[in-house]
Amino acid sequence: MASIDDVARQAGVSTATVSRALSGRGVVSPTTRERVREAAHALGYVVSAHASSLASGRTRNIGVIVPYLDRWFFSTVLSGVSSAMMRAGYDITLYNITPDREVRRQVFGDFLRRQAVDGVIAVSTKLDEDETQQLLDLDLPVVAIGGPHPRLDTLMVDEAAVARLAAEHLISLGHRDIAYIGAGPAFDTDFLVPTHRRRGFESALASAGIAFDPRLVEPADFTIEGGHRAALALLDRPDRPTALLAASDEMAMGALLAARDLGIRVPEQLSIIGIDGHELGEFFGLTTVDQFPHAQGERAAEAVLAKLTDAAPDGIRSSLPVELKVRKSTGPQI
Amino acid sequence: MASIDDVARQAGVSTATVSRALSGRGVVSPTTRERVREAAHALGYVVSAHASSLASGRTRNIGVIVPYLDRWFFSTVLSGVSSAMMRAGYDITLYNITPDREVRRQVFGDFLRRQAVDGVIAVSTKLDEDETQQLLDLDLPVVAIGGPHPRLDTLMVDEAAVARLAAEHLISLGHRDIAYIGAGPAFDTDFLVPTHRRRGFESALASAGIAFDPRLVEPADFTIEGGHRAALALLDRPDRPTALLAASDEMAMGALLAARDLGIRVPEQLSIIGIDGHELGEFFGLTTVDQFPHAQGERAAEAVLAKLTDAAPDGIRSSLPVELKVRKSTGPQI
DNA sequence: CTGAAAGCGCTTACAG
DNA sequence: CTGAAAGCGCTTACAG
Repeated sequence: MASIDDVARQAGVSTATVSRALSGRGVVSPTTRERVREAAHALGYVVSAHASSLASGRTRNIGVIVPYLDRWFFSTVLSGVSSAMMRAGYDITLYNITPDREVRRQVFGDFLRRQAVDGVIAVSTKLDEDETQQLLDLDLPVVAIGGPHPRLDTLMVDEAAVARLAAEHLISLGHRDIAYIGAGPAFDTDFLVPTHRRRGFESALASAGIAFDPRLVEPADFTIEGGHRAALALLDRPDRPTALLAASDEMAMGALLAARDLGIRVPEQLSIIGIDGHELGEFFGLTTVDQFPHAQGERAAEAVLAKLTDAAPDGIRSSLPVELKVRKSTGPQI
Repeated sequence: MASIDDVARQAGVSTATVSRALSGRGVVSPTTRERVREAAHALGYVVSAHASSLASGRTRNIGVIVPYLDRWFFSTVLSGVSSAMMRAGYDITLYNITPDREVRRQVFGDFLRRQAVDGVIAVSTKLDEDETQQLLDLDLPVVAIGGPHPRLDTLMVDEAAVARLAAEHLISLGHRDIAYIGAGPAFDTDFLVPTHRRRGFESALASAGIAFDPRLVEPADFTIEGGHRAALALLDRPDRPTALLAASDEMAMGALLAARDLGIRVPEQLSIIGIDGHELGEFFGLTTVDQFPHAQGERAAEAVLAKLTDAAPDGIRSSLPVELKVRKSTGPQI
């Protein structure tokens, strides 16, 4: 493969000038720049990533830490990160961490410290003190999606507000017996998302003067299957509620299917609302509070990039936009 | 951050010895190795990826080309690639290509040529002549998942055989009026998967002496939604078929939901079988031919790694294992 | 606006 | 088994 020396020779300039002409850093006369470009093109020259990184300290590579690759929310966020990074000419290096301590030690203690990335995006990953410190010690721009994360710049949705919004929609339709499908404590590892959503639900009830009934709460595991099972438990009884809020769209879809199985008509006999903005929501006619995960990924990408170039201010703690999308799974309490 | 010089000084050896002791390449006495390890640990030394790559030509990084990040099949394969690579201490760099010519040019002409990766895995990506050539010109181990791909080592399932297996299951249950949900030509970009599956279906019919009825074929788009729509078209008529084969599990699930909507009991009045091994198949009780996408990813990872270390033989063209999983969506024709 | 040269932090023949 | 030294292919102050 052609090296910078070949290009320099061909263009009749020094390697320094080639570097400046091609990278856009530093000044080069327009005609020289053109000559270098032509030479580079003719030789099929592409800069060597390592050599450039070693000399400049920049890698054009962002590390993305994700706890799951094959779950809808995470792969959608990742897709958003990827398209934004691609546009900016950055590569993405994937770090799929697991609860396994050894894997995490490897990622935080080793992989990330190899200086292979210019910045890091951590997607809905709960980090302990050590891990946070290791991330900070990298001395690289870091942006987290999901939080709160006291020591990191964080892009997050206000989970309690989201659940409150969903609950208020049901309440505004006249519902008072509202069931809730949340999650067991095992899922609280991710920033207490379940807990916050549950709080939002309860606070909406309280504001409306509705007594909270613990028998109307059932935990699940954020899957369609889990939502189905939980919904069966909540709905298969004579005094069943008239509405149901699930802490994720996937669980809400499970609930929708459970209602069908039980012969309960939605929304006439039961209103169901989810949270997330899942791509299948449209198909199922599911009312939801969309949190735009793809856009979350794009925004996170733009945020690290901004910190990289502008030396943008730290202390991002933006609340991401959400939107109530009313479809046909919710209706007035009759 | 500590450099190799710091470690060398601390351990009282040369940088050459540090490099050898830590990398495991070359000979070092056990006691020296231990001393170096201790020094490295004490200083928190981690090798610089660029410097190491530049000097050695190895990057410990594999590029993965995927057309979609947020579709079940692809994210599942990716997850398999990732876990295998992680175990081997390799990073993954993600190249999410799109049909957009500019993006593809960028990836094949630029990103991959920056010498940032030691090998490439292309997941179910149809490549044109130019792209294939560019991949080959990289002079790196390349493994493709899905094919056929005449000029690349390929891991693939025999798509026609898979569809035949599914069709034969239905036929063995006594079905003769079998509908087929396939895909329009737009989806043939990925190695003609739809076409091959369709052929397999037809050949099974032919072997069983069943006349192929074009009115029993409906195209869709590999989504639940598309499968639902196609199934409605096929099933909402008096002379409807007694069985249905969908070219993907997601479309089969859509068909399952369509049957429910139409009040058709599965499997009593209609048998439905899919292809893929989707994680929701269990929940839906969907009979399918599993192609184990997670394992496909792992095998692809192992294959590139093998080519990297063993200088393993080229010319892999393995047929990946598949398995008929009979669940409750199929039953005898009554 | 351009070039000579140092330097980025490793790895690896080569010599001993 | 170990070290001195060249070299990997760039970038970037510095000088002109």
